[in-house]
Amino acid sequence: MRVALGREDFKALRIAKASNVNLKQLSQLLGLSQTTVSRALNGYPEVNAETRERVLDAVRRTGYRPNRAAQRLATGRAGSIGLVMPTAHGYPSDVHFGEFLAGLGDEAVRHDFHFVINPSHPDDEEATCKRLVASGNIDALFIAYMREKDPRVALLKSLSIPFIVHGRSIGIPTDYPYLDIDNTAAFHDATKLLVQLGHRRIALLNGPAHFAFAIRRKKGLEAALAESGLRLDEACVQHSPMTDEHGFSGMKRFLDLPERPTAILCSSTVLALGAVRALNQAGLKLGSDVSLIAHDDVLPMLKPENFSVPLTTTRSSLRSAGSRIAKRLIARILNLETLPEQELWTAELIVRASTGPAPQPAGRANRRSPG
Amino acid sequence: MRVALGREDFKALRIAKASNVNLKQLSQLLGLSQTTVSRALNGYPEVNAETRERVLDAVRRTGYRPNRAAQRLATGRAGSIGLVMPTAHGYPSDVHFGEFLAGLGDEAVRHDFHFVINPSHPDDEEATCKRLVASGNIDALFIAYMREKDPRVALLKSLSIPFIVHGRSIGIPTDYPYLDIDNTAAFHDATKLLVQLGHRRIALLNGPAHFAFAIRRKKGLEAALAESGLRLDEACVQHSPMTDEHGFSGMKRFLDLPERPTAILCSSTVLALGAVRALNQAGLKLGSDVSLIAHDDVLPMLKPENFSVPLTTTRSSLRSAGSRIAKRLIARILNLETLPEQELWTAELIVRASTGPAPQPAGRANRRSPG
DNA sequence: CAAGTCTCTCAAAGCGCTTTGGACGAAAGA
DNA sequence: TCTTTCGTCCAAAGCGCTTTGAGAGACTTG
Repeated sequence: MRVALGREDFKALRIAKASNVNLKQLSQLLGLSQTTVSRALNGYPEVNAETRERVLDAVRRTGYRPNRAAQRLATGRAGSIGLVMPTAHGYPSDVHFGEFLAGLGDEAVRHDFHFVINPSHPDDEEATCKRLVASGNIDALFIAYMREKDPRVALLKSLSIPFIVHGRSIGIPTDYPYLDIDNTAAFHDATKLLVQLGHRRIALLNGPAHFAFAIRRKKGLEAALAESGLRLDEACVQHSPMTDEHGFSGMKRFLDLPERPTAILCSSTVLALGAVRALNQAGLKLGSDVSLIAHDDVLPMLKPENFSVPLTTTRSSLRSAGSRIAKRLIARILNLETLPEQELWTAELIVRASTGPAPQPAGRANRRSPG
Repeated sequence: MRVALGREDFKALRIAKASNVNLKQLSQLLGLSQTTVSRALNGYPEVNAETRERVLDAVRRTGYRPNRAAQRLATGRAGSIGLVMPTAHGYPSDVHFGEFLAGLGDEAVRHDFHFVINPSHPDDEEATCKRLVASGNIDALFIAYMREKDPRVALLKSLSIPFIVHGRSIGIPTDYPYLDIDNTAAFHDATKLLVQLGHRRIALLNGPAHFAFAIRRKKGLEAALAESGLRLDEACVQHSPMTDEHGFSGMKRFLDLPERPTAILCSSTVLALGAVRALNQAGLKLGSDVSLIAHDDVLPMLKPENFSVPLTTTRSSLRSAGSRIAKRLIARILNLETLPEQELWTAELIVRASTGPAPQPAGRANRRSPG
């Protein structure tokens, strides 16, 4: 029975508007059952198109918003995703984490999803994951900072909870859902550019050696060198947290080497910051005396184009990654269209002023040294 | 009727352990009503001490954890706190935000509280707050990045939702709950130290001018100068986002001034990063040619003691602030002991190597210039 | 000794939603 | 014409917790 809204109803409507309507009131207002209204809202097929329109219209007018707690209880879905945030003292990932989170949040808020943020010592992440899942109030988990043969992957599989990995482990089958950038290719291409510019001795300021991304980046560098018959000198490699200070000291060490590298690869613009500082201090000119390519996570606080000499970078937005991961995670939870399980993004190689031809060894202009 | 646990019960117990016990099962196991068990767990007085002990023991053995969604529904409390994260493109607060969030999360996870993180353009924060509150699934809100006469305070008051402000506005009554550090005092004391060291011309690399903290820091500087009969030259002040790049360019500008300042106050170690770079580039020695004091939020990625010349700082941990705010917010929601509504923390002035006596004007050693 | 007080416990009524298992006509097939 | 099948809709049973209102004993009190 369909009835036009009378004066009484409008009064109810106004009250409802003030004090948050619930499903019952809404259905009474419409002269429908809660079932039908609920179905209309959740896109079930067994409801008349016209009825659905009426419902949607009433929702707009009353400002009805389903109570998330009730939904969660009824569906058994927690409506929130877990986040393990590695934050030991001195742990350098905060900058990157904040940016990533912004992306996650952007997407999550659109679906009314919440976060359970669990800070944890990096060495304790496994236990934290377990605890988080056991708590029962997340229905998906996100993990990052993958290491070689990372035990968390197996753990999460065994816990049978939807999860997505940012990055990829190494040395275990990659049959889990991930989003990663092609670090190998990125650093391979960057190296190739440097080699094309005549650089023969290239150094690497990398992240901590136990992280998969760091391993891959080094591999990319080595592969590209090998293609030109060159080898990576281990003295030209530094693994360290990606802070300004490590960038500075690392670069300084490189410059003190008997055979000084002519080009540097940096795993982060934060590292590059320190590296450039060391370069300036040594009186070397970026882009001519020394070339540098950094990986750019697109941190708003540190733009490569704003460096005194704009930096050539391999770019991939951390924030977009966060947003994408949230989208996939939520789709997974809601059983919507199945998005691809595994994604490998390509970083863009953007050339700016920090790269240039290798300086010619004095007195031997334009000739390659023999042997 | 109190019954010892029989074989059947232990079987039930084992099953329960595997598949998450609920209150009903737990109460059956104990031969008590759900009411009593619930009360025992929530610390109500009308339950026998011995009974409570029995309940607690069973909880330990079964690993019972109340279903948060059900609790939320029954109590009407959302069990989560809202976070408006300002993240416009180029907005520089990420570093600080991440660190702060770690503190928040630390405390929140202890009480099973969730977050609703709502990224928002800084200029749109008011609307975002409104939307967040209206969504009905937060029961407290946290806001930061206070501006002069910030309209959000009045807004939140009118929305009658518990909230805490990180920082304090200026120009409106401070009768709302906040946690702030005494920025005026911090920069006053820092300035005083510099003046005692003989510095007469002091510059300020500050955060954006519309932020209350920036206004207060400038005020502190001016007050301390005034006490010694000195004035702040507006040419020696820069308001800008707190990025490395702005630190660099700002310092460069200062150094180009006809009357160059002998000391610099920095609102962030990130600014100091760029400032120090400019100093090095100009061939000036930090701590002797120029003194510098930075405010240190205790970011793990950027420690003042690790700078090539360790930085004198005014220190106050952002992370502790986050943790404290979460604690107060949660106490507020749960109506626990009433923690103080307003807190003003004092920043510590920690002297390291970046401060030293003012360089003597050439040819007039140890004498003050007349007039 | 009846009446009042405590102390401890319980049954049952929600909280606001989803979802199961029909019900009731109307259209379609036998 | 009588069954089937749809297409729409509904009543009611949860989801797992908190909380109200009361009851059964045990203990005081007048």
